Amino acid sequence: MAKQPNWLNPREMKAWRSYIIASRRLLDALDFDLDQHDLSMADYEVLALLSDAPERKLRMSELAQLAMLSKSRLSHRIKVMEGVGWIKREACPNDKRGYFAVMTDKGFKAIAKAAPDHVESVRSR
Amino acid sequence: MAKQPNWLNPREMKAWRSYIIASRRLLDALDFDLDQHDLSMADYEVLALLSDAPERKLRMSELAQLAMLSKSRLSHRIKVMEGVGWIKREACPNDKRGYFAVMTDKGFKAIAKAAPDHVESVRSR
DNA sequence: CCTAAGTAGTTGAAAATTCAAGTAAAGTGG
DNA sequence: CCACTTTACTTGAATTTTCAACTACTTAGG
Repeated sequence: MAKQPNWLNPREMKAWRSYIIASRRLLDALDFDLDQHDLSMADYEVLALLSDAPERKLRMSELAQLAMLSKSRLSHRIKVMEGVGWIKREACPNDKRGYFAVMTDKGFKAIAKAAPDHVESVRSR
Repeated sequence: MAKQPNWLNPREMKAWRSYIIASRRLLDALDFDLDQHDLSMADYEVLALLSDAPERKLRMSELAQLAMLSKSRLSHRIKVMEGVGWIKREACPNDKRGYFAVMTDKGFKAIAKAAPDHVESVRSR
């Protein structure tokens, strides 16, 4: 057995691994529940944020920040959510560079359907 | 304002969001540290597991389970790690379907270099 | 004004991940 | 032995995510 670079000691190792495992389990479980409603965590988050926002719309950048997604990722994701009809883009009148992501009724219905289960999952785990 | 589907109440919401944010921050920070050594969390995990294993080798399935990766994902990942020279495959004599993933010296060096920083990060956060 | 620098958002290609088969070898019941 | 189901792993295509530009607009300084 060659020298181990200063490794975590067994106790630390165990603690660390349990944390990792527990949190992955949690996330996986939630993901699984959402899957039944054809939603990913990220998409759920986006919709949830929008449904709480005034007018159900948010600037892309703000949404990206709140949902902890990169601008690029949000942009791509919004494109597909737009395709599904959950979201619409709307130009921002003040800042011509900017856009709002606006949740449609269909989007609201989608999250409204998923929310109870998801909330239940969050509570129980 | 339309009816909200039974949402998390503000207190729960806050708790939940803090947890999400904190854990994402943690993972991101660790990822960032590993990035400096050109490793992802998953790859690190694989190498760490192997370096602890007898002979520094593990059956693919076992490794997948331990690292919490799907077989497919591990398979793909091992292919690139093999390309980089960190790992070699070795046929299993007992079970002709099976393979071992064996860590090479180069692989060991790679993780040995990254480990101190990573361990430090884990401890501190 | 005019220019330089920063901000908002998108894009396309590359890399990673999932998903649905597919292959080959074990194991199992009759 | 012989079908039949399972297990071990790989593969290729589809989807998702990252990465590095790139466009267009805004802001700040002179």
